[in-house]
Amino acid sequence: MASATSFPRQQPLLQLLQQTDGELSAQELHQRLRATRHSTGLATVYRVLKQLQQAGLVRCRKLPSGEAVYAPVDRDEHHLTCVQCGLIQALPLCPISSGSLGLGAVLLQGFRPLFHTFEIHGLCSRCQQHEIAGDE
Amino acid sequence: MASATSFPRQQPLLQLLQQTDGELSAQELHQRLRATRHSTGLATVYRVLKQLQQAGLVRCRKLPSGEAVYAPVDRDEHHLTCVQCGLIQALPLCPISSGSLGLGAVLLQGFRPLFHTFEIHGLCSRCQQHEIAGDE
DNA sequence: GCTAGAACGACAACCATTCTCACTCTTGGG
DNA sequence: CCCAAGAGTGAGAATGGTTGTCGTTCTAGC
Repeated sequence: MASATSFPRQQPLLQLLQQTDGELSAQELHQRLRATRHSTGLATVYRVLKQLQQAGLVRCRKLPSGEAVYAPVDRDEHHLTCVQCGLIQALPLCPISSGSLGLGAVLLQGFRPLFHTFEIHGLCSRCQQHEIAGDE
Repeated sequence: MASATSFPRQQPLLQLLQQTDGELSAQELHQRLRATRHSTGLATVYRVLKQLQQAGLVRCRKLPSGEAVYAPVDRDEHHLTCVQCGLIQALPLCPISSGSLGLGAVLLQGFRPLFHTFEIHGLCSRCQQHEIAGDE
């Protein structure tokens, strides 16, 4: 079966994610791996990322730009995103770890949760200024 | 300034979203508008969606497939998504409306929040079965 | 060694989204 | 009423991240 050794590409990629602050896109991972002795084709990077995600080791979210960024699942970080300029700020707050959410088995309907995303979209202070200056 | 009448395309599009259960992609909105007397170019659909989003009238999230889907902001629904087959189920639970989240001004750092997304990714019951059958 | 099957990489294909640019519509003067 | 300026629009091209294809390489079992 698909034991750990069957996918020798998983380890280097996972380590790279763990060693890196913040999130990395598949393209960035591909670039960085080229610089090491674990150089890997882009298609394989995507394949391995999907495996790691389904194994519950890596989480993923889509930026407004459309690219997906990845991080280890244990990295419980969420974000504020400006819908105008795309600015991203960390949101030191998690609805799950705060514990106050009644996430019973009933609500999960048989789902086995692997990771979650929580994002607040709005206008950053700079874009609010521009809005006022522009009109309104 | 950008008063309501300056953007005559906003109303039909917004109404269409409000009349529709669930979320619509830009492409779907474009298709459906063609069938009405408010036919609109695809580029304009995207332009208007961005306007409505920045005006705080419409929210948006990215599906794993990469396409963005839109809904009225007041539609406070969240989702379970299967990372394997892409199945989406409603998650009748919201970390914001549950109120238990300490979302103070400090955390928002000047952001004016417009909408939020909360998603749980995991394996649906069907894909868990397959996983067991396949190996492991 | 030899074969079957999985994994891999280079490259093509895909497709949602964004960009371009010529055209139209509205608005305010003259 | 006509004209000019600016904003809005749409068709189609361009973009770019992601996925598919397919021949090659690697691994496991014999």
